Amino acid sequence: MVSRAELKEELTKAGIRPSVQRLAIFEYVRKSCQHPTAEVVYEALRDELGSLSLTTVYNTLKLFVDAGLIMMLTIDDTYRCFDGNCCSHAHFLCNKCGKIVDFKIKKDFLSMVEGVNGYEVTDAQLYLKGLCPACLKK
Amino acid sequence: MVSRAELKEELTKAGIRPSVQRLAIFEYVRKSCQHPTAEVVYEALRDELGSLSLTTVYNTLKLFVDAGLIMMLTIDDTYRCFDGNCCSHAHFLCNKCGKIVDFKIKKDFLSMVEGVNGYEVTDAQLYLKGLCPACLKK
DNA sequence: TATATATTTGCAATGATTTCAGAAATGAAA
DNA sequence: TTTCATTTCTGAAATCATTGCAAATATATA
Repeated sequence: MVSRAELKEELTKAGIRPSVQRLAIFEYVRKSCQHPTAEVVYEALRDELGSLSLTTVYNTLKLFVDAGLIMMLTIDDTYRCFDGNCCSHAHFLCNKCGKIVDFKIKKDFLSMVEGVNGYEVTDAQLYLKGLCPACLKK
Repeated sequence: MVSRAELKEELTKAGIRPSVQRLAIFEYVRKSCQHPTAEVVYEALRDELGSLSLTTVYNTLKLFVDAGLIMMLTIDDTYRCFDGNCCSHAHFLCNKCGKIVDFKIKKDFLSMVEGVNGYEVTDAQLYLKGLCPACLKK
């Protein structure tokens, strides 16, 4: 598990001043396995922080995404969610329970795409949808 | 090129009555290589059809997506666009010019995802972002 | 401490998408 | 063809995640 101090340093290294709100939001997204939305982050931290603005959450998350510290997912049509794990991996959304699951993905999966030579790919997202094992049983 | 009659039959087979508006929208999305938004479809067809409501475009596109006749893309954060090609393929979004390009993708690309056994994958989207060759030159 | 700069806040505005209720078109039966 | 029921279309209003903005607060530097 990563310590607060390490997270703090990571922000500083990225040129982002580690304010109380930023550090809390960063920690939450990094440690969550739930791919939270801005709203979820807000609800989770407003009490802990005493006061927190939803605007701050949006701004801060955008700041982190631009700095490459976290990822923004658009796998769900209706809202955006965030992922603290920046290593390239696939996302699976269960159409029934709505849970998002991570999967490791082989490094050379871009070799599966034909004709992408000549293009500079800086970001790749593989979104899978369907039913998870738990929902399949029902 | 697919004829209007064939498109009409495809709608009927899917249990969708081929009204004038539906057929026009279906034809437009199927024949377009531009991955249009609902707004673009609306602007393109309103004159041709004499009258057309943006609501109809939204409803109809949703109808087609639910029937599996077209695909909805969320590669761009700010709006949704539609793709008449339902064969599995990758999408590349140029961060500079905003153009979306299609790429063929090998059938067994799911083999690149580790641990997805036990999950029923009904839909897969591979979104790539970066710079296209034309924008790289500048 | 004073001053400047960076950050947070809350509310209002934005804009794509959806809802809804009525109008128009369509199809079937008489 | 006319009537009636059903489906489809329409336009305005509502929704809701996200953003803009200006004031308030916190932090760093002198």
